[in-house]
Amino acid sequence: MARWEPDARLRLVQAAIDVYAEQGFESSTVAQVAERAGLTKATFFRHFPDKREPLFAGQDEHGALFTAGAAEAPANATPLEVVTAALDHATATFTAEQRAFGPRLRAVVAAHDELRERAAFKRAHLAEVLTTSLRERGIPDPTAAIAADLGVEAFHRAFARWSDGEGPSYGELAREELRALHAAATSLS
Amino acid sequence: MARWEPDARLRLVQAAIDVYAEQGFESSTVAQVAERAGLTKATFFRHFPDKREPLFAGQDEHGALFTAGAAEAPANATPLEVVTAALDHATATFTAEQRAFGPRLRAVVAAHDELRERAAFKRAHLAEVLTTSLRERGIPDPTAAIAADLGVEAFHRAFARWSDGEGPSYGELAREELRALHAAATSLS
DNA sequence: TCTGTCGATGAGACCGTGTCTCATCACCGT
DNA sequence: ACGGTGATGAGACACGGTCTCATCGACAGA
Repeated sequence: MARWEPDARLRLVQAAIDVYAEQGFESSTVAQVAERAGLTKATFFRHFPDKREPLFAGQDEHGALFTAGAAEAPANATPLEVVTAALDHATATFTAEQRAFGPRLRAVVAAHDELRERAAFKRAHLAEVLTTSLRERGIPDPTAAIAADLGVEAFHRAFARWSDGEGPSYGELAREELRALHAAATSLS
Repeated sequence: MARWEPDARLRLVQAAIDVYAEQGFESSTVAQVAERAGLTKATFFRHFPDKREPLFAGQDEHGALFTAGAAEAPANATPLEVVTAALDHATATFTAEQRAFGPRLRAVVAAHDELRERAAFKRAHLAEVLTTSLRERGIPDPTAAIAADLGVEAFHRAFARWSDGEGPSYGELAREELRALHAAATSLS
């Protein structure tokens, strides 16, 4: 039993998406978001470090999921197989709720540079984490970085397709995107 | 003859690097940077849109250089050859002054998440621009994106080596990095 | 030399972000 | 009933960033 209305954090996320979508990110204030969630500005900042972060809530876990998935790959796996394992593990955790929020979220983020900047940072962080996983398996430097880049690119392309309603599971789409990206990378010259 | 001390913008850039390096980015105020440049806060914001931007001044031109360089490649060039042309064109414009500022700049940026976020955004923008150049030459979607990613990655790796004092020209280093990245990309499975 | 224009700067008010401290409130175990 | 605990509210605060208005210094033209 909660002492106050439960799920304050989730309410803030939904309020942020709604308010930013309705008024635009820059024209919205944190106080407005908090009020829509039935809270105050101070409480907003207890749950999120800044005005943008509610739109990226949960995204920090993806790094840990990638790492865990990569660790499950057999010791003699190729870089691409390790990345596939990481994608499989991460995509398996996505829920129908996340799928439903996807398009609105991507629309809001795409409309404001400040939010695209945060998205680019999250993406770079994910690539860094995956690169580290690959390096720790003995995969040398430029190879690890490229393999990680392909993996993250596939992750995002697959999420876009999946949340836009394409049939296959997120995991299947990610594997498919990764294969396509790898094929493209081998035909550049 | 200037009516005031000339090169206000350049003085602000140097002041920003100095102050952020000495006190840390978050502990510094825009007023301090402006004062060190002999100016005021209001003038700072006439030259730069926000506190971070002076550290990335000039970086916006790289996109245009990439585009111009890509346009110089012959019509039947492979994706990798187009990227090489873009790198050649962009790297040729770098000066000894930029080389000298490189390490200090990278150290300051690497030390603060807010600045790394901006760097990630600039990088993503560069990749987007290069991807567009490749697409307009008829290179299909996933291939263009991958080729652009390799090019931007090579661009940054080469800059790090070049500004750290490695012998070859920036252009040579970039070509070398691009070759290495392409080789790595073809040996992932 | 005087005068008016023009662009860069300074001064300062203003709102919102993000931080901090303190008070309040509801539940929980004793 | 009582104190402990943790989430919240209230409000002050520094700084980022925007805006308006005044100032200044060079230049052109009379």
